[in-house]
Amino acid sequence: MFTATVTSEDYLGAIYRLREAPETPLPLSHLQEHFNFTRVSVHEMALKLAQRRWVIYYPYQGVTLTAEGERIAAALVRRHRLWERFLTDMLDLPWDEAHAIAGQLEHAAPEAVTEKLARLLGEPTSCPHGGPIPPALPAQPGVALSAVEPGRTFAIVRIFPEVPEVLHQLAMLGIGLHTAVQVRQQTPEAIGIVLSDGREVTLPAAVSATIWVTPA
Amino acid sequence: MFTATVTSEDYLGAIYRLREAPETPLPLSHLQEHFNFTRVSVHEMALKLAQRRWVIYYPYQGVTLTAEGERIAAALVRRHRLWERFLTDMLDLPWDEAHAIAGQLEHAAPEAVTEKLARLLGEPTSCPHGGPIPPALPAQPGVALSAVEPGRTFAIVRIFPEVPEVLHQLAMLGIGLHTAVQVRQQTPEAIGIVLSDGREVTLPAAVSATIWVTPA
DNA sequence: TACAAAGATAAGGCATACCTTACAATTTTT
DNA sequence: AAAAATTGTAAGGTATGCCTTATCTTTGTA
Repeated sequence: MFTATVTSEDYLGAIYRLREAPETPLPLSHLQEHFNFTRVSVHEMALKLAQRRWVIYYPYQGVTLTAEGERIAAALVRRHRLWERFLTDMLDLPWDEAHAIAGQLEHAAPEAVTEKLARLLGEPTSCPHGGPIPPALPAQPGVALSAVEPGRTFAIVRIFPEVPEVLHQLAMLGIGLHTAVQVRQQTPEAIGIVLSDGREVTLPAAVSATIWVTPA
Repeated sequence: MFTATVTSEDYLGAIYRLREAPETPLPLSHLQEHFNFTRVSVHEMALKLAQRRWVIYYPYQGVTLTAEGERIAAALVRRHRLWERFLTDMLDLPWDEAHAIAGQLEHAAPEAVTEKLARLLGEPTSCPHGGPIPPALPAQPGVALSAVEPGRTFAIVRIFPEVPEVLHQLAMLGIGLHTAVQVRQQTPEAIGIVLSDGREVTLPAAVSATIWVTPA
């Protein structure tokens, strides 16, 4: 598991805000325009984010967030909008300034502090510009299978989000809750795992990102 | 003029806190221990800070803050301690956590925001650990001569701090308030300037750091 | 004064995250 | 289908700020 750098978080947050719908890939050109970076830089970063399993990169189409990327992005946006409220409501800063400064504070304060802030502010549900504040996510009961290092053995504790085809596919393979899996190898597109009965299975990255595990 | 990076600010803040007295050079070994960096890294950074005129580096002795370095450091410590108060008083965080998080927030929020925070908190004068909160400095009426780029012409608006020998030396040279000066060249030890009457004068860095100017 | 400890400096490396230039592949438009 | 526009990729560069290894200089003390 990796920890998102400030830059990575900014990218994930931007993808979260700029996308039309969670499933629609966000073209890299939008990110380029948003950050005012070059095409090449954005592309480089997209590859890195994909490598870390925070996004799925569809060449010539764009990027979508994985479950893990979604989690990071939603938490970031929540922190951002809560700080905005603090800045406007308690420090009387104007909208625009609040936005810029919240962009810094969102990285500086850990989740726990921001939750205390939320309580202080009265658990607001929208930011000063009307943007919804994502709810505090219950901690995931594990990490995404797509995010673990090869080698160790894990137990499946959840499938999320619950995509019908994925659930069906997993059922066909005899993979479910409590199944023990060991990661063999990872590529940007797929993951190779070994089940407890010795079978070797290859799953698409999109599937492995919905499988949540804990160390066995 | 340069803007201090987060890292530079951290160094200046550490020098401010760790030194015994403003005039006593702080040995680099203290910084090394504080940050847990290698001797070489700290030395590198000391040279950089000296190059930016935020510190004066006395080899084999240590570093002292210049007037400009002092300003940056005091402002940083003020921000740090105000955020600490916010975290303990309004968010009910324990001491130690507050300290660590304030270390992040102090870089994230601009001066203006922190001043509004000070008002919200009731202008406290000490941090949760009893450390004094430096007062908000009145904005210097200019920039240190040691900090300007060579080429342009400036007018002297203040000599600060007022070191008797320096004042005397400047008087002998006919340099005082409103004198127009143009920077010719800078080295880490000295600065070469041209006066309005055409005279070329070389001043030690320690002197040029006490001469405050505005663009003419 | 000689020697050990502390400090300075030179040279080369690494990771992050940006950049430019140049060329190749794909998609969209005409 | 061909041309134009968009997107991908390769190669090399920059700055920051940390690292190791190795050598040299200064300081302080026996």
